[in-house]
Amino acid sequence: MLMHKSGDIATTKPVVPIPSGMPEVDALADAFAVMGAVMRFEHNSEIFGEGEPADYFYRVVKGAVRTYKLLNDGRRQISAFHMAGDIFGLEAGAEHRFTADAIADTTVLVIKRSTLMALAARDSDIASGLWTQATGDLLRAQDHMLLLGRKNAHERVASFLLEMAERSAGLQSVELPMSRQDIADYLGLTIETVSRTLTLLESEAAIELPTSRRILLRDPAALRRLNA
Amino acid sequence: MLMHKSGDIATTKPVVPIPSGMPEVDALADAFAVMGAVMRFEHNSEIFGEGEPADYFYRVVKGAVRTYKLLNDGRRQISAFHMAGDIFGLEAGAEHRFTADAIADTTVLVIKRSTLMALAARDSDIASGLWTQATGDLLRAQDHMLLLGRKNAHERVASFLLEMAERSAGLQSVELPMSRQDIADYLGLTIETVSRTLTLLESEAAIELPTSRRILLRDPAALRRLNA
DNA sequence: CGGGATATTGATTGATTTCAATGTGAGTGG
DNA sequence: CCACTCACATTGAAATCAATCAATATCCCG
Repeated sequence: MLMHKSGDIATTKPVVPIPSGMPEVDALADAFAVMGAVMRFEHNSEIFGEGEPADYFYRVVKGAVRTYKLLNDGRRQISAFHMAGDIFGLEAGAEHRFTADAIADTTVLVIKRSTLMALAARDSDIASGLWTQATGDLLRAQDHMLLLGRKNAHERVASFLLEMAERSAGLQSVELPMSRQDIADYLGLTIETVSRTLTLLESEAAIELPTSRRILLRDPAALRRLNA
Repeated sequence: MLMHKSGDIATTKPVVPIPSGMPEVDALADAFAVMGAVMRFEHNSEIFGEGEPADYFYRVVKGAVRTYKLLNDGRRQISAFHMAGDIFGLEAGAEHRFTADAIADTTVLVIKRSTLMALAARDSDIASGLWTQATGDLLRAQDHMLLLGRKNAHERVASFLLEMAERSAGLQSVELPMSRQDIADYLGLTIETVSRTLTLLESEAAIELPTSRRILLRDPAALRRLNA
């Protein structure tokens, strides 16, 4: 069932060195490194779709992934962006509850759900890694609910920029892997509002926009103040 | 309970056939029943606060609980309502990431986090129960993000009513345990908008409001259509 | 019956969306 | 190298949905 649109490539599993040196031992990451198959997805291609069997778990090696849900009329809510090192695709049920696709050309490690679950039953480090992952996802989802339910556009964009800055480890300059439409669908706004708000933040000297994908945080404290 | 479709995933142990139509064995619920301490909280009292040590897990026996986050200026986002049978307070980290309080006079079972984690390390049914709980919470959080990010007031209220109806098992009549303010803070709206929208739904003959806490779903299909 | 909290309804404002151009930048082919 | 294109982003003007401000109305409980 590894029939994906554009992926489905190198499936003999060479052990790929894990990028992003994690400080602590991560049994889950190890499992991916040892047992995972490498797959590549090109920009905008679907990794899995809502409703498909959730037979695999994924770990981003390179690139970026968005996971989202759609309403029947096409409105989209991106629930998370997944960058290098992130795990996604975990499900309780048999089916994926959201769609995942590659924002940029992306490499992922894939591991069979059944394999990982079997491992978890024997290895409590794996089980606890899964637990940490799931509750961490939940934590982020709860923060995001607060943003979507209660923050205004200004605050949403500020929160987003700070989140991206933290995740790229460099607090000075951020290279965004996603389009304005993706940002809008993550923040529950329109592209126009995102664009206007970025311009506003620039006029407030909080940020600078050398290009549309690169953002310099000139005054992170100002952004943090907006973070409420 | 890792519910899979027919010939799905091979789990480590043989799957015990479950009597049809009967509730399945819930190791987590059992653990609470056997090892949990009973605690009572009266209407509007706090069960735990954001930032406090997360040393206990909870299961609602009677009553209802809201879990939420606050912004510094008091804006509140309720992330979930927990009714009889529901488990809440699970955390990956050492501290609670949200506040929980009793919506009505409420009885809960409390179990020490360390106790449950130790149990989980030995009993894979417990571990899998925790897993199911966490991913189930995540699933609901994702659906709620879609609601908060992309649905209009009409759709939010309709979704809410359907959710409550499902959870009270009776699709005809729903007794709401929470106030309009709670509903508003769950749906990311104001009390006025919730109130107006309910009135509107009544005028559309989709629902009836005998009292402010009791709602009759006259035309669930109409609500489902709004659910997008 | 009175009083306080909760809910509904009304009038108005305002933030964000929608509709509509215009601008920009990367890639292509002449 | 430049003109062209196409996708993406920004900016402007108008419309709209929900919030806010402001009265009532209703319920619950003494």
